[in-house]
Amino acid sequence: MEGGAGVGSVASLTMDCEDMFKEITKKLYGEEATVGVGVGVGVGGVVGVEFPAAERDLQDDELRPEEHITAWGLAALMQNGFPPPGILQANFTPRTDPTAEDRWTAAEEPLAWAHSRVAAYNPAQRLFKCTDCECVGFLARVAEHWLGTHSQARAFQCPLAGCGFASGWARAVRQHLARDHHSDPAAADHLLRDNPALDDLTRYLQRLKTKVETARTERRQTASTVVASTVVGETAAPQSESGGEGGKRYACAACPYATDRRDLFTRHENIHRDEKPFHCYLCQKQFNRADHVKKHFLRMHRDQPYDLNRIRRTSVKSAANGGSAALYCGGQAGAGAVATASKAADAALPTLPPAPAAECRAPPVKLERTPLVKTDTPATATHKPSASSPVRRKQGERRYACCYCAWSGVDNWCLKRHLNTHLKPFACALCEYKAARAERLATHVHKVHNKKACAKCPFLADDQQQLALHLRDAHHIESRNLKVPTGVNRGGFAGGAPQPAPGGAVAPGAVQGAGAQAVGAAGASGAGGAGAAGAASSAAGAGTGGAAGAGGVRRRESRAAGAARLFGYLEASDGSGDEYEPPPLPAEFGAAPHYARDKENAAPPPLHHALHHDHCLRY
DNA sequence: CAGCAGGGGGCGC
DNA sequence: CGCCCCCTGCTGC
Repeated sequence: MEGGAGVGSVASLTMDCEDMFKEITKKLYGEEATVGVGVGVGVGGVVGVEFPAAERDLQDDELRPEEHITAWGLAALMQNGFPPPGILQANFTPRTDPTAEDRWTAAEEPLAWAHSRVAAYNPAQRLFKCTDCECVGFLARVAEHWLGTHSQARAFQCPLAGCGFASGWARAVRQHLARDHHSDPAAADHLLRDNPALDDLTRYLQRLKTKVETARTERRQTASTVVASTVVGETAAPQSESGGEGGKRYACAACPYATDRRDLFTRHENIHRDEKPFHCYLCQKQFNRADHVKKHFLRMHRDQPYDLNRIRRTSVKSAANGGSAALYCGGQAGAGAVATASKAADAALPTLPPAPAAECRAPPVKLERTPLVKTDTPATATHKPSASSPVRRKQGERRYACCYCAWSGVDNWCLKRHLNTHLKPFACALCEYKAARAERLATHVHKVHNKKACAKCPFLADDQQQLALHLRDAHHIESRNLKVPTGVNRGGFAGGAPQPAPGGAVAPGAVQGAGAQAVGAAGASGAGGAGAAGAASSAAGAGTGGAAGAGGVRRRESRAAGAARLFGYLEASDGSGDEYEPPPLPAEFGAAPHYARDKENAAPPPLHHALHHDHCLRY
């Protein structure tokens, strides 16, 4: 297929990719970071690295997909400038913990085949620092960085037989696959990901991390009688109680994510994998979560029956694209043996769980699931068409309709966002400006008033640095974990002075996220009274009142309240009747304190008590 | 401004 | 595990 010309072009493109990534590395990590790149590049791209056999067989690590700049990103970087070297992550500010040992510790023994200690670990910052160029980042990133930049190994090889292409960067091989073989890079992701060198490197760093964290924990335990024995899932990256994010049981080794729930952790890990086990069986778009397939399906193919049993990717690939599927599954099977062999090591090693074998799972034969008719929103549920009808969507049927205008959207979130265009809940605290979207208000505040507002409190900073300092000091939020505040103002507050909420008209949209919980904690059960949404929202509101103390319950109830309100709202706005009186128009909100959030979608969080105007809460 | 996708979390089975 | 909701970012108009 490829022929000699294809192979011949491989050599030239090999260097193209190498040069490209060297240039990227140079720009991103500094000149010194390129030392070693290309050195030892074997003729024909042979990887001349040997790994300990015992570790070579361990395939249990999963790595964060390469997040280094792509070739196309390089062009953008060339045009737009490069971040300062030494930082692997954009907008990255190392987290510091004055109460912890903020120092870098390297392994006692170098990684045998690399003849290097690769990186040092800082338990206070939970970051690794490359020993060769002092770049800082998370484990997976530093591992990939070191392997691609400082290692003499070209660890990633083209999986296609007869092709000698190899690179220190997995992405280069992917690019090579696409360019030279016109192959789907994703089909070989597992081969690139299950890389012995990278696995070994990752485990080496993971061991260092575990060792340092353990020592640190022990020191703390010695100093304190508080025992921080953490039960860590056998496949989760172990995090000491002190080292985890907020003491979560499961902490991702590739990013700051941490959770107490194993299922969430497992699901989270999938985002660090390249494969997407699910797909839409109509348009073949791939997803890493089944519920995302469903959401996509209900948005894009509402007139078709949704069948959960058909979203497994292989089920279609094997039938419609035998070659690709063969490569995909074949490789998976090959790796599967190794993965199986490494099962025993999973419990002992602080590693991520093996990739799910869903890709090769045989598709279910029977399609027992009734075609989803729930695609209709509550608004349309009353005239739900027959499930047997292939096209259930009536002409002119509205799903999420606005009561102020003829607009209708595909989901309730679109409706909520659209309603902001009527309500303009984001008001400037310093002038009369109001906006439907937070980022517009942020722009306004920044450009007109030259201020940046804290997303957590009424504080208005003069600049980003002051804001960052405020966030760190007042909210203990390091900028690393902080999405760059859009500078939205805490409407109703100026210069940090809270304004009382004008009677009745309270901050619009104050039920989401932590805000909702705060409301519940404050015992603000008055979230009901949603006009015509009446009964439903009253019930929800009543529930809120008894939710004190349980954040999850509060959130659920506030959400239920919102759903109830939404239900009533939509039902009335479906065009089927006029029984629902739309909430008052924004004039009422003019004098209300407004709370802006980071994005236009988000309803402002509550800063105060009562939430009487129910439609304001959400819409 | 709206559509869409990706990710986190709650909850029920 | 599936479903749902919430939230956010990206993108096109």
